[in-house]
Amino acid sequence: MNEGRNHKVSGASHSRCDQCDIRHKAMCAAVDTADNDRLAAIVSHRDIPAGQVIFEEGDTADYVYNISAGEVRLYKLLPDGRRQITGFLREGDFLGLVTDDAYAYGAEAINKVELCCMRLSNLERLVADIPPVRDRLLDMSRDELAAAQEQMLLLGRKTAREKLLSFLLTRLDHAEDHPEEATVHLPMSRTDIADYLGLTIETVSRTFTALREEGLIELPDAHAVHFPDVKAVRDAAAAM
Amino acid sequence: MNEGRNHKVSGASHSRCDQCDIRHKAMCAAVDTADNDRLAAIVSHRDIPAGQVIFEEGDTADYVYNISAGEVRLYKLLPDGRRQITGFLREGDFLGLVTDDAYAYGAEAINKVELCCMRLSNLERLVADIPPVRDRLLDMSRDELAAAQEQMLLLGRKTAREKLLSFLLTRLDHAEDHPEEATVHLPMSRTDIADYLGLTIETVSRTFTALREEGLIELPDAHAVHFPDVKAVRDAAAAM
DNA sequence: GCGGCACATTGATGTGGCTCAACGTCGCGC
DNA sequence: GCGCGACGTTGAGCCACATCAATGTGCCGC
Repeated sequence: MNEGRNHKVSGASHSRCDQCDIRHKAMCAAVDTADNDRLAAIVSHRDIPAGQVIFEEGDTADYVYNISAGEVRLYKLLPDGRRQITGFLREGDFLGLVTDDAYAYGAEAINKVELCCMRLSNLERLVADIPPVRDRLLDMSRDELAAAQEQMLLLGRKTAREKLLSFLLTRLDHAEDHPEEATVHLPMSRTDIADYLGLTIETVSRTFTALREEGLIELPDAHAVHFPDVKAVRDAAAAM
Repeated sequence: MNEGRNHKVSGASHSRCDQCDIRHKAMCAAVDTADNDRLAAIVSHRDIPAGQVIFEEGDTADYVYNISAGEVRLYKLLPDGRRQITGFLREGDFLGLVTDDAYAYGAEAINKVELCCMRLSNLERLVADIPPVRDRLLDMSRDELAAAQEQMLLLGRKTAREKLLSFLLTRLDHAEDHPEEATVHLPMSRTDIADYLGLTIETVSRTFTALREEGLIELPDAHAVHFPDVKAVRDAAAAM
């Protein structure tokens, strides 16, 4: 794990934004070094233990966040408890889509998460004063929108096998340079994967087994997937 | 149909943006009246006949558009032809999500469409010079993202019946003030609806029939749905 | 008015993924 | 090291929706 340097707890201000490990990935990259102090003055930090709720859909949105470490699941619920995970976030990602002063989705920590927090009102002022931040946010939401559309295609039109392969390959792309073989780490549970792909845990499990029996993947443990031949997997997933 | 005033064909510049019917709904609302001439100088217009492709996914994105009349379907395709419609657009909506200089989806006219066109490079300059435009675009993409997440919930976790009811109610909300009863117009085909909801045309048709037999809706023709009792429909769809 | 075509509906049958249930497996507290 | 609970896998049967096929229905050109 890539250890961050900002471990101060909630309320701690004036952190060293200029030393932030994930600065270049986050919204903050758009803040000029000259404005760094200003940024540092309005951010605080929060540590969230694994499994804990960060906020729920519909909560009044006072704060927005950047993730400095760990992974987060975003989800929407139906009244009867059915859940759709709309995305997984990782370090550098922006957290806190707001419509009508409320969060548009719930968010939970998958593993131990460190957040960089900012009052929404402060962000709005920052955005107003530093135009590149707005550009950066616009770019990020453009990418997110493209990903959302891709996910709609997956949910509406792909088979279980295609869904799982697409998911694994997306994870692979996000991860490393891909040589002949590669391993991806899946911090989330089978239930999370199922709720992300619009399947049940049983189907996810069975599909993992089927892919293993085909020799496309290896499963050292429930949270790791090894690809002995990345190209073969991409070919198998060609119809995606 | 709300007749627009800008009927000039492609290439016509210096249109009267200040007289545009849908100005207040579109991105252009963020352009001050003082800058109207500047806006008018960079837009042109295009008429698209019903059914025609506006652009395809992956096309190099030179232009972006505002829809001044008509309705548009956005879609993504799998290599074998399976299609997912990711959204329907109407007058006032912004058209042309771009990633890596290419359109992120295909777009086709459902009925006769009038577009207000702008070179991407001109939009970028406009955005740079007129900050409120950026805000407006950010707001619009925030809303679109929230809608996309809602659609993921629908695609991944709702039944056919719930999908169709959600779809109809969303259409109703977009349309008018809703008194006791109401009618929504569906310009798109059953195939379009199916590809939007992740179903087949047969299932869409059967579900329409089932709702009609329950007395929740009436179907004067294939492109209109009447709700004799809006509240009853909302109650029936409560589990959404 | 009538043939032809696109689109929608309806029916019969098939099946992918869900449901229900049992059984592993791992990690943790005591 | 042992019991327990959370999580994952596997199996058997079922069902919501897909597929395949036939039959309306409305519209347009002639």
